[in-house]
Amino acid sequence: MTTSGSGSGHGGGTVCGVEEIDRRIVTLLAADGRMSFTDLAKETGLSVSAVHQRVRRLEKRGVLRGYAALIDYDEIGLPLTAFVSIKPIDPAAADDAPDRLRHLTAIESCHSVAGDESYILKVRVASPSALEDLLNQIRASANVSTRTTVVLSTPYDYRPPAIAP
Amino acid sequence: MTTSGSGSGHGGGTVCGVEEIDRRIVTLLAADGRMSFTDLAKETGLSVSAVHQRVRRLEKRGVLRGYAALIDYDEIGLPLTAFVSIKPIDPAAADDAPDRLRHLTAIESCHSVAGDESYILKVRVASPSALEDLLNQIRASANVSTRTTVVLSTPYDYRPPAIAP
DNA sequence: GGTGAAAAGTTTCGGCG
DNA sequence: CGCCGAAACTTTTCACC
Repeated sequence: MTTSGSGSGHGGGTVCGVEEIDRRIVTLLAADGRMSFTDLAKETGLSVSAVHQRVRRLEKRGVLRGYAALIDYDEIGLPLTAFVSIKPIDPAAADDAPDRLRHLTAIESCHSVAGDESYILKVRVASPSALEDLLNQIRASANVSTRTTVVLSTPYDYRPPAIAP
Repeated sequence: MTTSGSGSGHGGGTVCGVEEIDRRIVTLLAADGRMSFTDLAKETGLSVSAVHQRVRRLEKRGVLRGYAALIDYDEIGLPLTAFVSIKPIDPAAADDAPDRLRHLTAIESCHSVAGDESYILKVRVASPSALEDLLNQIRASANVSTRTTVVLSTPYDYRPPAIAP
């Protein structure tokens, strides 16, 4: 029983890559990556197994790319965050900078951007001198110049996308 | 039996805010936010209940701030990412910009930064015209000027911190 | 998509080092 | 004080409708 009575078969407006109810699952998990399948089922009006099946499919399709704990970097000895914009020294250089920098684990993210510079990196380090070391490694590894913007504080971060209606 | 034989009572080098084994738990969860307590126990050599106890303590202390699913924004209809640097129009303005912008759910993060501008925002929108709308809302809500850098592609993002040894 | 039972997971508890 | 091991409970998986 359970009075779910949703019944709707397969319909739903697939306004973008993902169907309505899938979008809801994705946004719920974005807000709480450990939400149980039971709660997900309650929120969506589907059965637990139906939700489970959808989550697996979303993971397989790459819509759900993984799960992460959000951590306080101060507490794990990496209290200094910075954005590092990079520009190739040789403008003709093949742009494999991301691959050449991947080994530097202090780099949390790498975005290719429009504008004066080629990439924006977000980095996490222990101290100003660790940042200096890192910048030298970045310049040496990718033959680039760097421009660094130090983060003073982070009012908010990793906010999930707005919940689907 | 299980040959664990750790035995060490309370020792361990607390090189920063968090103890050695706690750091390991945190970095493991940062890399896989849904890792089970059973697996965490295997990786750390602790029992399941000991790990559970530590995770709860880390959550309470705020070292583990939450959990999130990593999602493909293209697939949920938000394919356009940008960095928006903002600067107050009135340099004497009280800096409550983060609070004044919090209601804009397209803003994923807000960092206070050193340098020419005051804050760097990361935003996710559906289209260039949605970006235009958002920028107008940002300017109106916080009385700031904006400088926008559009993200073309993201070679990598949300990489976890290097695993503790 | 749904169901129900088996397998695996999590949480709590009393006792040990 | 923190860790262990086992019981009680919940979640997740699997075969079938």
